[in-house]
Amino acid sequence: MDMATGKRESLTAADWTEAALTALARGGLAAVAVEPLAKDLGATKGSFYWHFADRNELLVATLALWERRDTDRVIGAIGESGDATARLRRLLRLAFTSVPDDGTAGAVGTVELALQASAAHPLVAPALRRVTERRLGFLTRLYTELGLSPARARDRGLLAYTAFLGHAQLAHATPGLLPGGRAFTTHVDQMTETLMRLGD
Amino acid sequence: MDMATGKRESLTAADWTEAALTALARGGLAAVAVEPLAKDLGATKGSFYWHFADRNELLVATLALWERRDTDRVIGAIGESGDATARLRRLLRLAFTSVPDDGTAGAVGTVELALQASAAHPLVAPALRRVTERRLGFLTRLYTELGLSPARARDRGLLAYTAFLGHAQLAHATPGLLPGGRAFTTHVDQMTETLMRLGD
DNA sequence: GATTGACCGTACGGTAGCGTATGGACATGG
DNA sequence: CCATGTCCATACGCTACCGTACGGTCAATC
Repeated sequence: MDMATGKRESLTAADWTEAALTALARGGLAAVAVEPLAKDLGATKGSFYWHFADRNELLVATLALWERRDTDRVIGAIGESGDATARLRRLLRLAFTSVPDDGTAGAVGTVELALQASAAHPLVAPALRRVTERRLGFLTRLYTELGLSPARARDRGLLAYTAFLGHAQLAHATPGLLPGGRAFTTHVDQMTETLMRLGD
Repeated sequence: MDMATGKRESLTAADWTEAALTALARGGLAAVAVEPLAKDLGATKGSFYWHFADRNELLVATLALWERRDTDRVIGAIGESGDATARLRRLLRLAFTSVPDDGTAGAVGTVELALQASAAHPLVAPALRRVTERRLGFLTRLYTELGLSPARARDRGLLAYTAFLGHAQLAHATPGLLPGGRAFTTHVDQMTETLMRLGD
């Protein structure tokens, strides 16, 4: 209700949750703090406690938003076109490539890395587990379609996901150790092909 | 000076640092807090601020202790016996196997995982980088001894270290998703052999 | 046996964050 | 025009932690 000025409408719970997810990705669980978020949003705690009972309720909503986003992203990014080989290769390349956060904050894996230190938190643990399980299931299914037995498919999925996690951690915690530019692409290619190879 | 009772001697800076490293592994950077540590040690802040100027000084000492321990562990665990193939296989198997922290707190990778969320911290970043670089260098050297070119050796080292990090993260954040017992050994074996294979 | 220095406890002020209480602005419908 | 519900700011108390001030203890030493 003020189109002239750049001022703001009423805040919604979704606004708070969105800001919380951003903060979570950036600074971990501790960064999901009411008062700092209020400052970010140009409001005060008074607003927050109107929309949420307490901080825990915000955490729940934030983790739920993350799960939802994550699911949409995974199923949407790959689609159904192509055979299992093509889809798997596309998935791996995309996952490895979109890991480095070059400012644009759209990087994949940021949240799980930020949550790593709080993996034992009663609200975090189940969310983390569900997301991991879902991704792992997705990978396993692809390997199954490639003709592997359930057990071996699960194992290959595990290996692929392990590589993804490690790659993300390396990229985030010690950028500069990963090769850059052309060499980065080569490295991603090699990892991808190694993970695609079904030998043995 | 009291051998009868279980009471304590004077605390040393090393005692504080030791306790801080334990807390760091368990709860991340935020857990390295003076007052809680004092409680753990059965002392008060009065003691702490005698041995240290401030919390940062403790952080520096703790990270340094971690680096030193880590170096000793890596070079000590593998030794020089056997050819490069044997040493590399031993290293990988040991790293993957000693990841799950079955209570005994001796698990590998706990600290870097706990530091993950604080990877941008001005004191943490350089320490993390040095440790990673050193481990990576060690792996790269082994691959070089196996006959790979420097560039390819570095790439293989990167892949191996990536797998280690991801494996550690998976084991720590979502235990129960990794196979257990016999299947765990199989999985470790497979990862190891995949990383050993030099083909292409 | 007085003195000194290492070591530590207690008490204090300061900050950051959580949660509560309360009142006010503002729109909307009667 | 007033009444009600929505949305929010302000002000407060509480806890956890950092860092400082200061006093006390105890062993070694002269």
